[in-house]
Amino acid sequence: MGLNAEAVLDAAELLADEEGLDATTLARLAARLGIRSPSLYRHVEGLDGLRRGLTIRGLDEANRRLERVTVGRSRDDALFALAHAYWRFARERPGLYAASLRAARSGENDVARSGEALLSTVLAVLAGYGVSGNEALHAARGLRAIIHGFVSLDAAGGFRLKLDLEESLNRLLAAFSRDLTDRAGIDEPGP
Amino acid sequence: MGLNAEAVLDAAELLADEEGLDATTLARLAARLGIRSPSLYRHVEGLDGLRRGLTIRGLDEANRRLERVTVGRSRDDALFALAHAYWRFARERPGLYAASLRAARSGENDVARSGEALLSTVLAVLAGYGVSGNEALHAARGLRAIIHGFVSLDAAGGFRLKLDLEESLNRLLAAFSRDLTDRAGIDEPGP
DNA sequence: TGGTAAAGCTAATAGTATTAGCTTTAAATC
DNA sequence: GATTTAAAGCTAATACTATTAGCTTTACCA
Repeated sequence: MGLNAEAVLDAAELLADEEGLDATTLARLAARLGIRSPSLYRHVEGLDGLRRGLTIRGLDEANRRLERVTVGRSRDDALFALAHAYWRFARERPGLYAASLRAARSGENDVARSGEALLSTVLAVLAGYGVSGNEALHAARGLRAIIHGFVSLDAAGGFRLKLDLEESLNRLLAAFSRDLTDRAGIDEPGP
Repeated sequence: MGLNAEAVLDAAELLADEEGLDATTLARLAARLGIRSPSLYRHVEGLDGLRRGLTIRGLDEANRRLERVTVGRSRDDALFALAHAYWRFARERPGLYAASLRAARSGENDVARSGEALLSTVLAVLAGYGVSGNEALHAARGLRAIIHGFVSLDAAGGFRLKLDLEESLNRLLAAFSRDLTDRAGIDEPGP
């Protein structure tokens, strides 16, 4: 007795980080909690419900970290801090990170809401560069692609050379930032 | 009778594209081929072997497409063609594309070899910009992150706004190209 | 103290991969 | 043409997985 949805998801986060998201099955989770797997259905809507819960928790944890490191910073300070915080999230919480990548299926409004919160944090950083409107939306897509691409390739073991990874990311961010700065300058010519 | 590994993988490619990589199970594949699932073990080393085969085929198909569109082009012509060809690959062959993303586990030398072939195609395009050495390796990581990030976010349904997707990608590539051009100019000052 | 609802349980069904070992098929050799 | 042999299929069995139905226990509240 004494288990609830929160505790089940807490255990699932741990299991995913320790043994991988694929190994996070209802059977293993139940065994770890000391109950039989059908009992999990009292707390969670089956395997799909468990995954949905982990996705939301992953998105929220990412957003929490990004907000924490960007508050009080702007422009490149905020941009670099945001990218590195996201990278750290993926490395420190591999299972939860993997869960956050699962695409929301139509009808999962709670997942979509957490995703939108994350986007708004990115947009807040970009606003500091003075881009707005469609300009800002294209930039948000670009920044998401850069960060997600770099971090997910790293998480998948895609970077095999010994070459300094941090420098690779910083160069990419610098190129993005420079483009953004130039673009803002063109859009709003000085007085 | 009359089945072999090639035909099994051909059918698996189709199944993955049509019903998704997750739905590509030995049981469903066998049913589609008109045999019982244990018989598949005569042609393929279980589910892991099937997945390994699909990963290699995905990487090779991607590389074939990238080589085809970049031959005879250089710099931005080659860069944009490469990125868009990869994007097209992901959209036209979603299952095979998803299979190509599976990370090679240590000991899978054939998978690693196909991955390296793909990298060398990217490096060939970057060579046209006049970058070399570590500079080129950082750039290759950046370009991979950009393209993989953009395409995989698109494949996962990550871009929900109506804003023109092609323009988002082109802007990102232009920023990358501009940085690369500037960088080459700094490294090798003119006569 | 008794009722009630939550939280657990067992049993059963259905789907998955995998192994062992048998049978058939087809081709090659005598 | 008959016989041997290897490949390619099969069935049966085991061990996972999720899921549902329905029963039992537990804990709390009136």
